[in-house]
Amino acid sequence: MKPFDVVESLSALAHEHRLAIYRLLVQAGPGGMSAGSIANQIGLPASSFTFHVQNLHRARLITQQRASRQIIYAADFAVMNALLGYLTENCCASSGESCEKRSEPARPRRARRRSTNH
Amino acid sequence: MKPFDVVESLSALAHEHRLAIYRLLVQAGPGGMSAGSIANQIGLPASSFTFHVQNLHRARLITQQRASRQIIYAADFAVMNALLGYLTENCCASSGESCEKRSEPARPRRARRRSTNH
DNA sequence: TAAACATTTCGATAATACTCGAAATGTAGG
DNA sequence: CCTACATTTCGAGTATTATCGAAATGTTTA
Repeated sequence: MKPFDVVESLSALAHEHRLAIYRLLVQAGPGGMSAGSIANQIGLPASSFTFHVQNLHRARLITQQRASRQIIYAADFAVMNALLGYLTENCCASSGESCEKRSEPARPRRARRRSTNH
Repeated sequence: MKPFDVVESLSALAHEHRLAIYRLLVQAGPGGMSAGSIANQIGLPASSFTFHVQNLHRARLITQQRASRQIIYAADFAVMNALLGYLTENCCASSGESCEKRSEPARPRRARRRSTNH
């Protein structure tokens, strides 16, 4: 299985539409969402949507699964965790001052109002 | 002052050379490094180096400061923290299961042996 | 103020990413 | 098996990003 690649993960998230897709899937939770409803919600033509969603899938940030006629995508937190781990290491490695006051990785929490910065 | 932009930060880090530059500067600590020695260490022609380092600077991940003839770049942890905060929020927002077992943001720690995945 | 040095800007080229309509594929129900 | 539906693949055009030598800018020292 292809190993975790930092640059690929960052790249996948470094796009307006793909970040929007990923955020949507995080909100949606383990049940995921069908391709159509994501594309619809983001407001993206089907083919453009596929282009982006496959990018996320290649980076393994999301999983893909067929359910009869539709294809269900869901966030896979493993790579996001690896990414956060990597960045935390590389952010704090030398000084240690700027990163340790970060709040701990958050308790379960369902309803989040839309945050401004997306 | 330009507000923190997730996509721009991710984009800046989503490149082999730029990630290498950033990692180097994190290692270097608050003192930073001169343009020349970074470019040299990464093995990049001067003009290519400038192209990438300015990308990181535009995203405000690093600071720039002239010291006589040379220009010193240093990692600025503020944006990295904002980025980690944003990703943590967006990773854990719904399920909360996959992210809370992450180790806490790390104690100060000087010498890190080179990690494989860069 | 000329020469050496450190870095950036310019310009031209190559490569990669994005967009999206149209056609193709796969699935379910009548 | 024919039709409708959900999604992907194809193809072609546009836009953005990356690369790097050569020229320009700014800085120090003699």
